[in-house]
Amino acid sequence: MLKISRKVEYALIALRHFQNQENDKLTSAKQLAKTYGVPQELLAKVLQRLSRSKMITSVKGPTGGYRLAIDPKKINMIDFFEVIEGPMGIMDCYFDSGCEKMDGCTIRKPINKINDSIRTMFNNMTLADITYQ
Amino acid sequence: MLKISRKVEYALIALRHFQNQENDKLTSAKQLAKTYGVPQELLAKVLQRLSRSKMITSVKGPTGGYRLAIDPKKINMIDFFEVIEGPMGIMDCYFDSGCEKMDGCTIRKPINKINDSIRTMFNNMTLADITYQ
DNA sequence: CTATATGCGACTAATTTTGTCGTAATTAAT
DNA sequence: ATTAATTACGACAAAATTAGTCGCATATAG
Repeated sequence: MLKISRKVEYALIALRHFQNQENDKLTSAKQLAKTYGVPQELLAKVLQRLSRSKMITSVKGPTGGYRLAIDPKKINMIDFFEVIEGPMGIMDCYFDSGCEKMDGCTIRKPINKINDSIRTMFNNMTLADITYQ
Repeated sequence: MLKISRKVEYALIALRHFQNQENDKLTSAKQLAKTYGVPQELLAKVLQRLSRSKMITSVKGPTGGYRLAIDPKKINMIDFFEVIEGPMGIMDCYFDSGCEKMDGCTIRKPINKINDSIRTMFNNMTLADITYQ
């Protein structure tokens, strides 16, 4: 519960790497995987998602690779998580039937408070807050 | 990722129920499961954990059951989560070998920042903040 | 033309979460 | 005393999610 997935970790590794490169220097998925000892295929998928969402830029062909597309200060953590994992905090309320027995659902509000708390926190946080220093 | 588990949900359901009861009124796991349409065995386990940690009181035998033991204002959300799920935010750093190649691990700090943010937030929050209203 | 990239979907494996079962101990009621 | 209902707890099974792999298409530098 409430733990970071490997995909997010791989994304953070890659992004920190790009931050420490010259702006236009490209790094391939293969290089990254080798350097940091992570599974290349999975890392590649994460990079592709980051690329599709314009957080990083991709260049195809040999000598191709990825580089940062925008300043991490402008990347919201919620957006970052959702690019990598899809919408978060979705609560499928499977008590709907039960809820009708009671007068009003007793659990939806508490759950939403927890989810909202997490969302609000990460919404006020950029990737730069996490990855710099 | 970052989502609430069913165990936590079942615990919240039970605790809200106890809050709306007279202080000394007991409710059995069976009653709770039936009322709210949740699996009895799993709910029972959650109640047992809450009981072991003295958040609720248990009475054995027929006519037995559970009731609130302490004021939800005094229950910290981190403690609550950890009673139900065990220690959270544990990051098994499986990059140890790779980290030696680089000068210093690039990923541990960011991960810890995320974990710490979550912990700090829930540390400043009581069960009452979540379940009342 | 070839080798090396990215892009993407389908598939498999591993792990975690969720749920079930069996059995013991406790105790109120008869 | 016996019975029935409860909590307590560990082992197991099923389901869901996450992690990782594979194959193939497309792009492009040399």
